[in-house]
Amino acid sequence: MLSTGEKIVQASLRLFAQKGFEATSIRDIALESGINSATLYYYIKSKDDFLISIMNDELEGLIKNASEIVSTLTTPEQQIAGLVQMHVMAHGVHQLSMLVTDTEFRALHGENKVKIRNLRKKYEQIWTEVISNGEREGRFQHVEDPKLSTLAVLTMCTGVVHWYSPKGKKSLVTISENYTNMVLHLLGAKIEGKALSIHDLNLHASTKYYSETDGSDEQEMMM
Amino acid sequence: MLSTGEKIVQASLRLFAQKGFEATSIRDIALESGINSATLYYYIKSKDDFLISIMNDELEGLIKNASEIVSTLTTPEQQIAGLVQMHVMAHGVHQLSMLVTDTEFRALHGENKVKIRNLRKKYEQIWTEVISNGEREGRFQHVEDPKLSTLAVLTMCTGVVHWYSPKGKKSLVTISENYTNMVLHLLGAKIEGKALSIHDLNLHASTKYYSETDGSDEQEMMM
DNA sequence: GTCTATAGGTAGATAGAC
DNA sequence: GTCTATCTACCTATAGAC
Repeated sequence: MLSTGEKIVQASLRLFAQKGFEATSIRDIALESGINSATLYYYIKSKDDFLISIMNDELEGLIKNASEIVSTLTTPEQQIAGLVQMHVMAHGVHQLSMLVTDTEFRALHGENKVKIRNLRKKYEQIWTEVISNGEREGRFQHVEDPKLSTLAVLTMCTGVVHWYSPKGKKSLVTISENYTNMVLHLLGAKIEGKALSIHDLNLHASTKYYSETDGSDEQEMMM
Repeated sequence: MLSTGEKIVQASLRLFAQKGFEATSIRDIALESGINSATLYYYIKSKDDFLISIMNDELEGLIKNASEIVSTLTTPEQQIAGLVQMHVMAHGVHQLSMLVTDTEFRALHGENKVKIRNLRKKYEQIWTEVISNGEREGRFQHVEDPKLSTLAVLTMCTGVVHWYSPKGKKSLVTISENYTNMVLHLLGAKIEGKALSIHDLNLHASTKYYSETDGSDEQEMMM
């Protein structure tokens, strides 16, 4: 049995992801949570504040995990593979909150917008450093511009959030491995002159950061 | 000097792209266009209808150009390179309307949502066929699943719309060529066993479909 | 904690004068 | 073509009873 607070969070994520933040009213959330709209304000400070806390939590989680991956693994190949797997897992397991985080930046204003933008930049920076290192060491042979490669790779991996379904034929782990290979090939990671794939790396636990059962009642997709 | 109709279109695109469709009011558009909000309804049928026409026009343009590319060029390598260049150019030159087209799907309802979804599917299908052909003929050696590769590649190229600036250091043509190379590497296009790049293909006129001066007064970005 | 009632503002859209 | 005025509905948020 869910508490009122949990019901509100889940109803909000469902609605924000489906209709968008601006199109979702306080009354929509209350109706979907089975409470009165006035009761909402016992749990949240304001509609805006609620959105910010969702985005802030997810971005801090990504940054924390990415930092750990980069400090734990040693080669740029392993690091980028770890980042891709973690990122894709996050977007499948926390699908609704990641979708909101990725698509509602425009709904922010003032200092909150600045704060969230800085978190996004910080996360992106971690990826750029890994790609830059790989390029500088000659291990990523197809990188023309680390900044551009970062944007391409990150956007590509984020896209999973728009179509992934836990009911689909492919498991999230399978998808994350496929994406890891695509990224390694895009960057031009090589092993003895030949294209390197995920199974050439000694990686374990792609599910370490986001387990597939973790947020399973958060879900249900649209489109 | 712009006509009232043109002023409305440009003001709307600017606002929809910056604040989002739902957050933009009829009065916002009127103010930005320098007219009264009632006057707007002499030009548009409804706010919803206006959004649909924007999305419809851009998607039909993409489909038309993609079809021409596929029927004009012969190898899967040339075809995918042509598609990537055209797609990236479109997202840079028609930046505001493409951004709206890419991000406001959730604002649609009923039969309009179905219609736009079908156009998106049709466009995606063209890409999938090219990638499937390349995979089947053994020319794209890293494709594990054509559907997944399509989504990855398409999402990646679309992402340019979020950060491209005509004032940036890299020209749109340069960016589109860099993206073309990344896609060729991601898919595993080869020439005599070695990774194939755009300059190995005999392509001309990446600017054929969207010229860089074309929509230059449409622009000015945010974020 | 949860409700009723409502304040105060803005939304999309239309009627009808000029 | 463009305006003023206005309708009806909805918005976020709060006051205050229970």
